Amino acid sequence: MVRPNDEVEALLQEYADLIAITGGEAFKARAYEKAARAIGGYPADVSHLDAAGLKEIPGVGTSIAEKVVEYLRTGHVTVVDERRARIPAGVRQLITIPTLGPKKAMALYENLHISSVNELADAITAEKLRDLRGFGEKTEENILHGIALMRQSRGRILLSTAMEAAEDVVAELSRIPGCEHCAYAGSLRRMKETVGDIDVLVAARRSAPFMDALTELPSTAEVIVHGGKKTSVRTAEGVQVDLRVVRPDAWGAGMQYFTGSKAHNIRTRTIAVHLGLKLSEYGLFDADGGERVASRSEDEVYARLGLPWIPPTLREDRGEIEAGLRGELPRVVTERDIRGDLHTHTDLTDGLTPLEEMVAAAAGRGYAYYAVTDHAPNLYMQRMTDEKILAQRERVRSLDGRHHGMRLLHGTELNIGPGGEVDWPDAFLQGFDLCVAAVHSHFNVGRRAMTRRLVRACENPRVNVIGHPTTRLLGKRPGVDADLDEVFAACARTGTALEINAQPDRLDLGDEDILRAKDHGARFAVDTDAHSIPQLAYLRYGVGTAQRGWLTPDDVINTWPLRRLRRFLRKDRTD
DNA sequence: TTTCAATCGAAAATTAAACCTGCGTTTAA
Repeated sequence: MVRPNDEVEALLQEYADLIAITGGEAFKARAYEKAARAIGGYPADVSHLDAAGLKEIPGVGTSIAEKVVEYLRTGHVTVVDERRARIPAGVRQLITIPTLGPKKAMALYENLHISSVNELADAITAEKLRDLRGFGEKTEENILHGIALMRQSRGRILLSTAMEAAEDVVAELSRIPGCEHCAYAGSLRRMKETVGDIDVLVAARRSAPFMDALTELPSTAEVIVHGGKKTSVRTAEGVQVDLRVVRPDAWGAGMQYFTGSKAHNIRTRTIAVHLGLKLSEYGLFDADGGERVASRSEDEVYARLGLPWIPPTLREDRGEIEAGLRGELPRVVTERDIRGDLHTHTDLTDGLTPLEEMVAAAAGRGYAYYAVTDHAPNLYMQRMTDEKILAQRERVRSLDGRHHGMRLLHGTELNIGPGGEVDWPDAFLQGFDLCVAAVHSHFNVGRRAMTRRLVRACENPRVNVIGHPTTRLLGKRPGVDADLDEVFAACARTGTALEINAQPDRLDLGDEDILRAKDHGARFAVDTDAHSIPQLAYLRYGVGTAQRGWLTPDDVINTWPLRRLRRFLRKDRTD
């Protein structure tokens, strides 16, 4: 479901960008940015609020509340439209390129009339940029690098974006009479970190009502194809949705086929051939007589192939077929197995929500324990002090166990400095129940230095979790260059967990690295790094990624009972 | 533009690295 809050957040962020590009009103831009974030992270639905209710949200005053009301009522905000008319959308696109901010984007537009990423790439090739004041060779290089990364991920969208759009479509289509099943399939069901397009499958006798309904959904911006077998549309956010309607008795075969992956399906089809069968999206058939032997459910199809049902997150032909044939498929970790979140923030640093509210929301999710891990002083922008974190500890202790017995852990997110050092001296760190440590800057220290840096952090007896280990940002920044095998081995050796950060633009570690780390015997923590209440629900993306890495509950420390977790957090120390 | 404290107006999130240019601007965490 695309939350109205997210829509408003996007609108205010766009306005903030436009103000920043036009220049001269830095505080105004910052105010809109802050309000955008606050609304995105606000737990209640803003579309149910009036101006007075909106002003309750911190960072939202008279002026912004008015604009939000205008947007919710009319779908437009006059002043935003005015700015849009002055600055082409392509110029705003430019500032999504890393190292290219609002000032440079405006300079490019004013001096060279560049208003799209493609035009920018051409201008660099034509060596037009270097004559511009403030631009040089290195800037050109950085911009080109940013554009290349962008193009690599072009057309692919974040898992969370796809999931929200897909759940919307599935909910709408499920309501139509005659719908026996409706679900999304494809790489989305396999929980890949990015998704090309969304495949939705319906089981029904007649296809037309569903095909028509898809083209008429409010979220549909453009109809690409519209037929009886397949309909494709594009949503306002540019996501392509493909819909197929299958006969109810072919539901299982359809889901199996459209879930993929291609490599997995090649294997299942080969197995079918060896058994004298033929597998297609319509069912599993006898190769000779042509009669259908299985198709109603995935379970039935897999069973007839001599396989157990295989979780979609494993269907990548990475050994799941062999494991299934041997009866040794892993019992992958699920959201229900997670007993607590070990990396979260509050408004003491860059979170949006006060401690008490985050804790109450966590308890509402049924957690047995929950860690609060605000930033430490070395991330200067957060202005953390010893006094502040100790005062927070008192508040955490007083809330401990107050929500149906949920236990609270007081932690912190340390910054791993260029040489692997962290914020506080050992004596001070001793006071925390757990420490997450992560790299936040100095990404280009070189492979050897980066490896040493991460290994040193693991060797710190107070560091329990390496947060977002590669620090990648999907489509924006590659992971750091380090010998990850060495880091994973150090994690296993020292009893330091690797985080699977569930923020949709991170999903860090990613599936392939998880598989390698597991081989080294490392443990993992699936955490949300939540900065607001809605972000606590990102957990599902972290769990999906963990499944893609074949992790079982035993591999994931925050599925463990608190006693076992505490033992792990001691890292064999005796104090 | 918001917030806070005062009733109109001032202050607001810091630091460092990178880059371009020759000391200052831009970006990003």
